Amino acid sequence: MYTIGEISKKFNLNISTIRYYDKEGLFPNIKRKNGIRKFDNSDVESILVIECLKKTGMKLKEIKKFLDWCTQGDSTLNNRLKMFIEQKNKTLSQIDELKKALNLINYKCWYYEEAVKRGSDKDLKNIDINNMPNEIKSFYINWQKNK
Amino acid sequence: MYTIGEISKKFNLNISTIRYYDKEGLFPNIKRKNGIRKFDNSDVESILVIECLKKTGMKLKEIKKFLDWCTQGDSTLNNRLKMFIEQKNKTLSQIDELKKALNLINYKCWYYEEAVKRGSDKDLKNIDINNMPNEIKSFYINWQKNK
DNA sequence: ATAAAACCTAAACCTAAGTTTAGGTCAAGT
DNA sequence: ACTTGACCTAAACTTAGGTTTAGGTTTTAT
Repeated sequence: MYTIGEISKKFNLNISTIRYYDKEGLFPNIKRKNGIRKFDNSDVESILVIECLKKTGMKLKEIKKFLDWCTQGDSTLNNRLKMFIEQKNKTLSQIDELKKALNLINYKCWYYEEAVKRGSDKDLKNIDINNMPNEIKSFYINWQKNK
Repeated sequence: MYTIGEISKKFNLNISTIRYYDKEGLFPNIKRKNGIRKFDNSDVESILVIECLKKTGMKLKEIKKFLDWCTQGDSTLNNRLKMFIEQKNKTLSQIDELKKALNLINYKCWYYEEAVKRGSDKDLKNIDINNMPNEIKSFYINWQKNK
């Protein structure tokens, strides 16, 4: 059993954030002693799940829905499975989007490294694509199509 | 030269969002004719960059800083390079975090598929880890360490 | 027994990134 | 010339996810 201060340190979360999560219903079965919260293993498990799902862009309301389903027993197993399959797909496409964004960023890194070397990017704007490294070149050709 | 309505369709952005970006200074050199915005190729380029960097979690203020540097000429080349190198690292760690989150999600998918098959997750809570698929098993062992 | 540290609530406040509303102006087709 | 659709601004409103503040308990250490 942990106090809110211990949890705060353990997971490096602001105390007010933990209280806010509680207010939003993210610890459906948390215990109290004289009004003071006592976090047990299942509450710690909730925090780990919250932290993880938040990273994938899941809203606190959705996460609460899952945690509530967990306390409601076997009748909600299908809902829970469906939720995780959806979140898996969302996360896969996020990774994909980030990789695409990374291509632009890598291009810009190459561009500004060259520009800094030359002291200017004037000549770089009309550079022959055959003077670009291969990955940069193929990104550049694709990028031009958006316009 | 495009109107705001054309840009809105082309990039599937709400018109108010584009006006908001303009208000925030994200089209530093946009032209107007009788008060009406005319988007040229460089404004289109800005939109592509904005969309891309936003996905990596960059704030509009940071993006504006970059766009402003672009209009200020060669003296800001170093700043721009530094910004993209930082953003590259941030994006790489975001991808990493998402992959970690995906491990939990894959575990949960496995867990609830099993549970749905069995009609209950009671027995699953004490399952022998040797009955888990290998990837699931290695995630599970690691996950237990957080507690 | 008492002071300090850690806990509590309710409510106000904050920020980013928009969206909505109200009241107007401009441009294109008939 | 006139109507309609597309454009304009300023300002209020919205949402999520907190953070801060003010005023009050509880626990812990001396």
